[in-house]
Amino acid sequence: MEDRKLDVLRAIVEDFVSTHEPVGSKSLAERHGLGVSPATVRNDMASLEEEGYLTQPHTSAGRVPTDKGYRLFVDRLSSVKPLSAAEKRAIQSFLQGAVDLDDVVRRSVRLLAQLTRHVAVVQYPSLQRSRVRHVELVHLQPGRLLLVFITDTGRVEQRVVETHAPLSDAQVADLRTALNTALVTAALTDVPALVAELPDKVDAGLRPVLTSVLTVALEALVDRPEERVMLAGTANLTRAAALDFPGTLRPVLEALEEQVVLLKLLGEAHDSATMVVRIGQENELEQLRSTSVVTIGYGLGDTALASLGVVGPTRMDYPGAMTAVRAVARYVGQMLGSPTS
Amino acid sequence: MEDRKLDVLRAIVEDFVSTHEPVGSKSLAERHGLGVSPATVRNDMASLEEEGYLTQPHTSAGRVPTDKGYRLFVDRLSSVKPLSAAEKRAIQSFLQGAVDLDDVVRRSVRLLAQLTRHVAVVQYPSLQRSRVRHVELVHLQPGRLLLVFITDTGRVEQRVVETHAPLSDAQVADLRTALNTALVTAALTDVPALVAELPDKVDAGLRPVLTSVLTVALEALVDRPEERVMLAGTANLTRAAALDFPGTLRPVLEALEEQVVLLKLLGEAHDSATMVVRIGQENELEQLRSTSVVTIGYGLGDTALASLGVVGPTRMDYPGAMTAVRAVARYVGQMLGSPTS
DNA sequence: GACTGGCACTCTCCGCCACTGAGTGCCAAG
DNA sequence: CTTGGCACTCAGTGGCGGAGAGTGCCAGTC
Repeated sequence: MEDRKLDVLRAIVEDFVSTHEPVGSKSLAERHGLGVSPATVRNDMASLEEEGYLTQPHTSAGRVPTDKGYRLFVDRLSSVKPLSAAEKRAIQSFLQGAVDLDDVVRRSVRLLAQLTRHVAVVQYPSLQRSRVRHVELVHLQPGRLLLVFITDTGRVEQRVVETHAPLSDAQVADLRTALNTALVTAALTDVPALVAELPDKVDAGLRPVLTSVLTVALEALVDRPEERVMLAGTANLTRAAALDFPGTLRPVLEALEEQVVLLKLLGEAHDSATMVVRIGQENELEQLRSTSVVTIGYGLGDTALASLGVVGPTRMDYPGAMTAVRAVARYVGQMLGSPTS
Repeated sequence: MEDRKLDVLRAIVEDFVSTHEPVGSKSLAERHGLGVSPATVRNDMASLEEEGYLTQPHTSAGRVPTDKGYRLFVDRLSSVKPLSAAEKRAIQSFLQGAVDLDDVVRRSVRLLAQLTRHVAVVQYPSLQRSRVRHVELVHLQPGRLLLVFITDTGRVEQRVVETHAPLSDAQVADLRTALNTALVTAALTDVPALVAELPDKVDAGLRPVLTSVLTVALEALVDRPEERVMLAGTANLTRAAALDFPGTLRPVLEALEEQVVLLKLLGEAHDSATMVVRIGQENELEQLRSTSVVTIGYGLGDTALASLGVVGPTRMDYPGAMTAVRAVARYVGQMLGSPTS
């Protein structure tokens, strides 16, 4: 495709993103130093429209990029927008004071929402790749134990376990020792295998209890590990809601309230190097077809523990959003690496 | 005030709540068996308007209740709306499967949002009234400990502590023992006092470390204990947003994203018997002046551990919302009492 | 004295119309 | 291939008039 046509597309995307109004040939030729007349621009526009990169809301209006237009823009036309020094400082100081994992996630999601002025989504780091640091068993009441897993990413998982038969404190202590001996430093992915061998190694009297404990433990750690997602900045959706979201933003809000939906959004296997941008119709979820989603993995080094990203109108500042998402992912990854969390 | 005038007010509130349209004298006289003519109703309406219970959006429209009108309705005119058996079952089964405290809160808030079709807000149970069940100290790295508090309400608080000097495992064990001996079964409100005495009781070598640990512990448990609030059902705000919220629902969404605001909303000392209803202008927060807030405390017996409630348009079904809020509070209280959580 | 029917009045809402202006498509000339 | 010119299209705006809902008031009735 000729260079000038691409320039025109880029100019239209940029103008439309900043003004929220269909952009016409005249103002376009003026504002961007294209060096050609409006008529020429019109020809290019007509051609771009024919190829599906632009549409007109109505015959006598300017042009608006289509999803396909944004896609081309993102893939070939947008230049990376570096963060300002001030932004970098802001990110760092914002994340610095986090006291625990929860706090890291909470701060990240708010930060990302503020930076991009969109809805931010941050998934809790997966337990899958982390290791068991310590297992604690607390005797709550006769017949009821609290099982607490502490992992090296600073995450703590807890579950109540019913043991049917009451246990003595000594038995609980034995159990605790057995669990710790077997599981500490093990990768969580190996836990099921290790657990299978455990019953043979303990006192016969403890075996039924152990089984209950292990069932719960497995469920807590393996079956539903990364189910949690934190959200912030929904108020940003209302920024230009009438323009960006056809009917209401109702379906979007509803979708964002569903953890399952959010997980699906973030769920595709990311590594922390590649960013995924889903534009409008490219989204699998019907209700999010009027939004664009920018996600990336984050974690330790280049193995991703989880994902984070933003959800906004298709008319979004893609370079800006992408830069912010990438930067936050990098910083969060660092925080997890040197675990203040 | 004469009975009939009150009947008229009640009828107007009920009609307006269900239709969302200003209600006129004719339809009112017809639909509710008031036994008087529209003209009479008009007289009563005019009188109610003069007293500030009603307004007209414009001269030739029906009447709409004012905040003061809703207030009178809530105080004197609304009858308690009992839950259906199906609703009770729904509540119970919805809350039953909760696996930990987090899950209890998450389920409650979603349940409340579904029942009322408003925004639901649930505060995490305060640590103030609970007791220390166990203190765990995990050696993360040399010079870095993870301090985990487990309370009898099932809540787990964790903090990383920098100890400056590295410790041996034995020292950590000593510290753990000392902490547990001193603090287990103590009410959290007593922890500061107990903690003050602690340094005298341990090995001189451990004192500086102990001090760091204790500082962090106090901060975690006392200074910012009930800071967490969970939210659900924001999509419900869009239900009739244009009608209920003058400009946009932007300010409302923004307010609801601020934990601080939510805490203030819930923060007034509730016990689990009295419900607080704030209608429109009665709210202290500017941004929530177009909403009504229904809150109640919940907890063990009649001492409240925290609050929960809903936020909706002033035009809300108050009896319904109040019933739902009260019911959920009761059930959640029960769940905390028999701590599956 | 309280209620009621009747009536004039007030406004919003809706559809209609003409006008304006931004923007387009096309064509013929450079 | 680019450009200026020109006719055309169509959303948006404001004015206007009729319809309808609802009110306030008044005089009459029980």
